[in-house]
Amino acid sequence: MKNIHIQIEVSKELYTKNPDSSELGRKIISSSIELINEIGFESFTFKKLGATINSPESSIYRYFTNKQALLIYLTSWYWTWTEYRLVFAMTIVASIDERLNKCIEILTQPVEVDDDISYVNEILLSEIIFAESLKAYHTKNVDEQNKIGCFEAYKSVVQRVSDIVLEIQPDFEYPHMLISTIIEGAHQQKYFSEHLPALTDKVKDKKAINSFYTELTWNFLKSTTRN
Amino acid sequence: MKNIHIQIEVSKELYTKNPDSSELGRKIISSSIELINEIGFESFTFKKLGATINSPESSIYRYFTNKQALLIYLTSWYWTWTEYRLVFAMTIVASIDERLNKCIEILTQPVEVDDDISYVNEILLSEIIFAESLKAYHTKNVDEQNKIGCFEAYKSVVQRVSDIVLEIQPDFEYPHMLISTIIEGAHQQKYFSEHLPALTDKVKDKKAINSFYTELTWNFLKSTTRN
DNA sequence: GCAGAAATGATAGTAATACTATTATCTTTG
DNA sequence: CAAAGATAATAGTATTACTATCATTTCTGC
Repeated sequence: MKNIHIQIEVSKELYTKNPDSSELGRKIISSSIELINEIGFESFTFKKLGATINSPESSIYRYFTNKQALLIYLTSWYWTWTEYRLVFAMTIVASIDERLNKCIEILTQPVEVDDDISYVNEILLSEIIFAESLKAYHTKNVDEQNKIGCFEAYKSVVQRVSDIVLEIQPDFEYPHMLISTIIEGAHQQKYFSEHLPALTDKVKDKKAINSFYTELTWNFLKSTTRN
Repeated sequence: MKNIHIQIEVSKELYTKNPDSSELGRKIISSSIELINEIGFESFTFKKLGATINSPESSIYRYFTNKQALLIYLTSWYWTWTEYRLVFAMTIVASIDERLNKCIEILTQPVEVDDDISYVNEILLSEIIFAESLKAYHTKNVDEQNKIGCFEAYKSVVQRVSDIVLEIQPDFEYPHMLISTIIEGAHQQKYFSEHLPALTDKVKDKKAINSFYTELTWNFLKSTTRN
């Protein structure tokens, strides 16, 4: 995957004007990723973003109807890109068990190297996803947004990994529940370790959360196989 | 537990004036529970709440500094009350295994009967907890709020159930991770089943989420015991 | 039953947010 | 080089999230 520039296509429903189509649009994306990381999504406003990129907020509104739409765009970009990462990882891993392990690793650990040469900083973006992505769909407008396809990239990733689970164990009843529990759980455990450590456990190394969910998964799958 | 009126004491840090100490305070709590359920926490404002109880919003501000403080109060009330439920349940269940099962049941299923005669509707409150409680601690002020003890009730519940896990298996490394994964996971799976069903699995009955997390837990604990 | 205190009501006002609208200027591109 | 399209500059509105003031009601001890 190194040095290969992948063009991530984000569904047209997620923006008013495609930010990938102009200099200003790309600046909006790259600067918003930095700014959200710095001050958090709640404090983030289009006015502040405009100030950092020296453009009026009205120009930003031409790309996104509001800041939540921008967050949905970012999460969608992330999940589309993560699906590429998954697909690529599957091509170089032979055994089905190792494939699932690799998937869990990708889903539970923040990105640490920015391979891609583009205006999207994938390390910071993955931080945003871990810390704030639940704010993209925990809103009063979920149902409408879901209807127009705002969350298809995320669903697609869950489906893909669920399929691998089913390949390992075709009669498993809760593949999607398991995978979404792992993804959301890993995000939350990281948040807890940083802000509410009493809700998680002291972790020796960075891989602890990954280990936890990997073990959890295999114990679950192995046991139901035996029955 | 039937017909026993339990006085839930909420920590003084969570309010400006104790809502339990006056008629208006109790009206604020009971009406906010109904209103948040109706319109969701995001659309909920003190102005709207004032309109429904025929009091000016400034009077509500005498009890809570803002709507987020009120949500923290509600979640704290819920977890304090849930700890009573857990303690009570433990007294009538003999075996340690059955105790853990009962805990998981209490943590993963919304409340269905309102036993208590009080101004708090526990059924609606549990709906709020499942749907919105993560908004209580997923904010820019978590750290300060955590410092003054806003989340002690939740932590206490996680600790209590973690202790049961450790009683079953003293060398288990991730009891808190497991319990908070179960609690938050159950909340999210319910949300997904209502709004983003592609992220979960078709569930036959109301107990499906409970069954999933119960199985998950026992498979995890049984297997590490064997090692 | 009444003075004083405390709580509540009524009303007004402010700063920030989340937009929308308009017009001017710059920048492409045919 | 002219027309189209994009962006900048500026202004304005509605709502939210508060704070402040003062009048009125209610409570409480004597």
